[in-house]
Amino acid sequence: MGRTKYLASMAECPTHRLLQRLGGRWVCLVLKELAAGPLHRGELGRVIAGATPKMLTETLRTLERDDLISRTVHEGVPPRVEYALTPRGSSLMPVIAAATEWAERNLTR
Amino acid sequence: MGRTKYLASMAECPTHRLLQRLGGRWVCLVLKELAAGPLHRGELGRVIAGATPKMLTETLRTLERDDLISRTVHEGVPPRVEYALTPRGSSLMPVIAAATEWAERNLTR
DNA sequence: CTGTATCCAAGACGATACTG
DNA sequence: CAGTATCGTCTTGGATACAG
Repeated sequence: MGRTKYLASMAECPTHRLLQRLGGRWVCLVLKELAAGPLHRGELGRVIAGATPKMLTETLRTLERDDLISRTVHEGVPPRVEYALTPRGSSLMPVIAAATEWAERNLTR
Repeated sequence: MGRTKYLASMAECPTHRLLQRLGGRWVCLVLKELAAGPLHRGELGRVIAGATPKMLTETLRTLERDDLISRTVHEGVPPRVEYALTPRGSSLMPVIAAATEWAERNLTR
């Protein structure tokens, strides 16, 4: 892997864009939960206690825009919305798993 | 991989701490440069154009604290400081490489 | 050359209340 | 149940000037 010769701006560094996204406060928690199976929003809110409605929505919307999760509305009373990993989202999980393994071995604190 | 049963706070999620760190504006750029071999600060500053002295120092100090890079002072005039990946830093590179590969394949924009 | 010190702007994140 | 709307705070990152 040769040395970069000139400015590698943020726009030219997909890696940074990805890591920046994944570094979001609730992102990896949401992805890990959905990796275990689809969940309704309420369930997500309970499992990921601490995330305010606003942050949860924000996180979910971003992940949806990035095509990492899908959002399915089930009409009725009460309304229900189901979130699930997309194929693309699933393909990202091994990367996160690698990060997790390294982190648990090397990040004492 | 079973579903988490209760609050997974930030403190309990090493993965998030790692991703948060790596998501820093200049972190992955610095690591990638050093992965190609040790560099003096001035060289780093040139290669990673755009990073102000303050940000460069901040990034390097953080990486040093995390034992991902080493800092070696060579006395003399002018003074020279060499930065290099530590073994721990090297061990992280495959994880970053995996992220890079995924990002380049899936992150169109 | 290798940093430090200020100051400042923008964004991330959170608390709280409210709507269909 | 599934969000939206406000508002405030804290953190990140950048511009600039200066020091050993």
